[in-house]
Amino acid sequence: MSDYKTIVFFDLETTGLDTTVCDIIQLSAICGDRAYNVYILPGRDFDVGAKLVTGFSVRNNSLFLGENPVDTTPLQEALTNFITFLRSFQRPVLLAAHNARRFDVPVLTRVLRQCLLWQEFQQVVSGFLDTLPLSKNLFDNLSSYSQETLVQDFLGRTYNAHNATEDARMLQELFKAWRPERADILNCITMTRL
DNA sequence: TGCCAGGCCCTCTTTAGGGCCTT
Repeated sequence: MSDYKTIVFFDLETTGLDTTVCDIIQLSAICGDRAYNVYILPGRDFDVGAKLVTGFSVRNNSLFLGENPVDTTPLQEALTNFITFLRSFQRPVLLAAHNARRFDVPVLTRVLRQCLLWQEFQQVVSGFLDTLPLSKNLFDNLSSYSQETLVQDFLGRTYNAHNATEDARMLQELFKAWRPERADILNCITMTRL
C-alpha cells in the first residue's frame, strides 16, 4: 500500500551520469528545517562533464569544491548516518528528487546494496517520489522542466544549481509552491518494496 | 580516431529519430 507521512527532499552529486558505475561525491537531504549533508571521496575519476558542472575535483587524495578542501566521510558511514537521519522522521518516509527514477534512485540503490544497507534502508523509506513527472503532470506546456528552470519560473530566483544542498533545498521550496494533491504525489512514486 | 548513459516522451511515429533530464 503506497502511503507517506513524511517527504524528505534529496539530491546527489556524482562523478558522472552513468548510473551503473558513478560514485556519489555529495549527498544532501532536507525536510522542513532539518538537513543532512555529507561529502564522499570518490574511488573513480570524474567524467569531464561532471567535473565542470559540479566544481568538485580530487587532489592529493582530498576532495575539493572549487579551491576549497571539504571534509569527507567514508561511504559506509555516510549512508549509515543518512539512514539514521531518515529514521528520525515519522514513517512512512518518501524520498523525493528531480528525475529520481532515472538517476538518483538507481545510483542510491546500487551503493546501498553494495554496502549491505538496502534492507535497513527499506525499513525506513517506503518509496521515492520523482518531481520531474510530477511537474509535467501538474503544469502543461512549460518550455523546460529542468529544476533550474522550474525554480526560475515558480520561485523567481536563480541559485547555486549542482550543489546538492541547494538543489535539495530548492526542490523543497518548489514543492511547497506547487501544493500538489495527494493523488498527484502517489502517481509519481516508486516503492522500495514491491 | 572515435567511441564513450539510458529510458521516456513526442511526433513530420509505429519498418524511427531526436530531445530531455540527471552528473
